[in-house]
Amino acid sequence: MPAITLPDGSLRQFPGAVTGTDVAASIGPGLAKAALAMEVNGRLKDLSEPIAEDSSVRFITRRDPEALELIRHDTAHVLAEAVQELFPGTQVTIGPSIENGFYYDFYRNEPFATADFAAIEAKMREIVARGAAFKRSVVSRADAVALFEKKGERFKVELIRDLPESETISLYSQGDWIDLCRGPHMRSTADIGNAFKLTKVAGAYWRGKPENPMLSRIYGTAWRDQKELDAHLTMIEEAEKRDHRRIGKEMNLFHLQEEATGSVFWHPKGWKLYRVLEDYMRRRLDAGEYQEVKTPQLVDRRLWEQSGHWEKFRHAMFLANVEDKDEADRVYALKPMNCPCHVQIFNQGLRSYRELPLRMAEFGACHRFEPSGALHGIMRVRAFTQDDAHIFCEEHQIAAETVRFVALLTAIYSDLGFSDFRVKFSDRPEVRAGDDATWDRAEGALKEACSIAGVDFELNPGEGAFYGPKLEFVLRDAIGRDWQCGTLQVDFVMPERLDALYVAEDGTRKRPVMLHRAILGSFERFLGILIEQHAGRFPLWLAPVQVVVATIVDDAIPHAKAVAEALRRAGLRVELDLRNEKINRKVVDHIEMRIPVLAIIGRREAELGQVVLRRLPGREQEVLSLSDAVERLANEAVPPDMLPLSSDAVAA
RNA sequence: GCUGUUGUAGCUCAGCGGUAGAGCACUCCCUUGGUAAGGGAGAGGUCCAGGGUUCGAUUCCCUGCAACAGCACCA
Repeated sequence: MPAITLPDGSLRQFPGAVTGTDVAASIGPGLAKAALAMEVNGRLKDLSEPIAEDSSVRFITRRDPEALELIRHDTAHVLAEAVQELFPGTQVTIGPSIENGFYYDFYRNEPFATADFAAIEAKMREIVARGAAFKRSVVSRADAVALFEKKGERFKVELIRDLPESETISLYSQGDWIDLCRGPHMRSTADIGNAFKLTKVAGAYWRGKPENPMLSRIYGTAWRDQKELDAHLTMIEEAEKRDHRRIGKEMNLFHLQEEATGSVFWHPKGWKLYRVLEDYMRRRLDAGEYQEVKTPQLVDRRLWEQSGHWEKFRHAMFLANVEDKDEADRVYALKPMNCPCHVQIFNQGLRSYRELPLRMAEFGACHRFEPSGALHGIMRVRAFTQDDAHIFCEEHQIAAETVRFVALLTAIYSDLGFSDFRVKFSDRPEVRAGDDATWDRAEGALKEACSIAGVDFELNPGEGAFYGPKLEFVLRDAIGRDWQCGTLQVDFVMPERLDALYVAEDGTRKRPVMLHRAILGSFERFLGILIEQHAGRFPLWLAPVQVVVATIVDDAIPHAKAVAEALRRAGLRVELDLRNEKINRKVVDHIEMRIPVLAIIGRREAELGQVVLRRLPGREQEVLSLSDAVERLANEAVPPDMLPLSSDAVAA
C-alpha cells in the first residue's frame, strides 16, 4: 500500500507496488507523456522501476536540469551501439555524461577519426528513430561475467569483477544491444531527440593509468533541442575568439617559438601589461606587509636533495654544468621553485618569534621541464614567474594568516575582474614527506583556518603537495578549462628538512611553520586567464595602450602631438595614429586592437584646442577641452588599489 | 610522456608528383577624407627539419621537432 508524496505535497495511495509510469499516468496524460524518469526519495530512477513503499516522488521532464544528464548518458549508450554496429570487434568500456555532453571510451586496434563521425552520427540517429525501450535487468555477478566474456568484452568483465560485493549488477538493453550500467535511463532511445553532435576524438588511458592500454575516446555534446545545441555551438565559437593564444597574436602581446619551447617572448605591449600587473601586485604586497626578496636561478643540487625535491622532481628539473675541469662534477639546477631559497634567507642570523609572522615574497622566475603534452599557450609553460611568498609563522598564527591571505586574494581577484572562483582543499597524497601525525596537524590547521576565514571548499582527495595540504584557488578559462592560480599550502616538513629555527618566547629553539602561497600562481598563466576573461578588452588601468590619438587631417598633427604629450605627462599610455588614412579606417583598426579610448583630432579640435573622446568599441563620444580630457582619463586610469576612497586601501 | 591531427608569405588559409596562390598586413603612388575597412602599383615563400621512394618530392613514405585536441602529469 505505497503512499506517494508529490512535490506539491499531495498524497496518492496505491493498492500495491506501482511503477513510475503508473503513477504518472494516474496523475494525467500530459505528465505520462512528458515524464522521462523520476526521483524517488532523492534518488534518480527509471520510470519502469516499481515503488513498493511510501515514497516521495518527483518526475523528471525535459524541462528539469536532470533531463540533460539523462539525455547525455543515453546518447553515450546510443553512440556505443552505433560504433559496435559499424565497427565490429570494437570493445566498449565506459561512457559517462559530462559537462555539456558525454564521451565513450572504446578499445579498437585502429583509433577512430573525425572522418568517421558522419557515419556514426547517421547510425545514432537511426537508433534514436528506432526508439527501442531501455530495459533494466539485475543479474548475478557470475552471469554478468559470463555474458560479457562471451561477447569478448574484457573491459566490462574487469569492471564487473572489480565492483564491490554489495553492488547490485544491472544491465540495460536497448533493442539487441546490452550494456553494464548503473542507470538510470529514460524510457527509450527516442527520448534522446536529435540535438546531439560528436565533437572530438582523443586517446585516454583505460582507468586513467598510463600503464594501461590507450582507448579511443569519442566526445559529443547533447541538448534538449536544436536551439540549445546551436546556442552551445555558437558559445564555443565565441569562446574560441577569446582564446589568449589568438588574442595574444591579434594584439601583438607575445609569441612562442620552437627554439624556446615553453617560454614566452613578450612583445612590448604584452610586457607592458605584465609590468602593470606586476606593479599592482608589488603595491598590494607592500601594503600587506610582505618583504620582497630575490634569490638565485642556479642552485647546487645539494640544496634540492636536502629539500626533497631532487628525489621527487629531478626528472622535471633543468640541470646545468660548466666545462671547467675542476667544476665538471658540480651540478646546478635551474630553480623549479623558490621555497628552499627563501628558507636560506630565513636561516641567515638568528630569528626571533618577534619577527613572526615573517612574509617573504618573490616574483620568482622558475623553470620546470613540463611534459610536452602539458604545454598550453602561456598558461602552462616551462619558464614562468611565480608571485610566490612564504610566511614563516608559529602554529597558532596559521588561522590568522589564512584569513589575511584569503582577504588579500579576494580583493585582488575582484580588482582584476574575477568575482567568482572555486576553492579546492587537497589533502595528503600517497607519496609524501612527513609522518601521519604531522599531516594530521597540518590538515587540521588548514581546515580550521578555512572555517574561520569562511572559505567554502570542495575536497580534492590525495592531491596535496608532497610536503603538505593545499588550498587551490581555481579560475576557468574561455573554453571552460579549470586552472589552479592561487594556492595556500601548510608545510611542517620543509622547515624540518632545511633546519629552519627561531627563538621562541620561552627562549627555546623552535621550528617555524611555513605557509607557501601564491595569488596569481604564475604571471604567465594568470595573464592568459586575464586575457580570456576580458577578451583582450581590459579595464583602462590595465590596458597596455590606453589611448590612441588619431588625426583626421594632417593639419591636425601638431595638436594631436600636443594632446598625446599632455596625456603622457599625466601618466597615460598613449600612441599616436598619424597615418594617411580615413578616420573610419582608424576607428576600425583600433577597435580591432581593443584600444579602450580613441582621442580624435580633426581641424575643428585643432582650432579650438579640444579633443573628441570615443570609448571603443562603442559609438558614443564626447567633446572636451584638452585639460578636461586629460583630467578625466587620468582619473579613470587610476588602479583600483590607488583610489583614494577605496575600502581596500583603507583596510590595508 | 601517450593517442590522434596539423605544419605552405608577417597573419588566416587554398593548392599540388613537374621547384607556388588568395585575402588581410607590409612598401610606394594617388587621395586630406569628420566616425566601423578609399583607389592603384609593388615587394615578399629552402612549402617545419633530416632521410627515403622517384627521371623529378612542397606534395608519397619514415624519423625528428613544434603546435593543436584529449589522456596522464603539475613542487
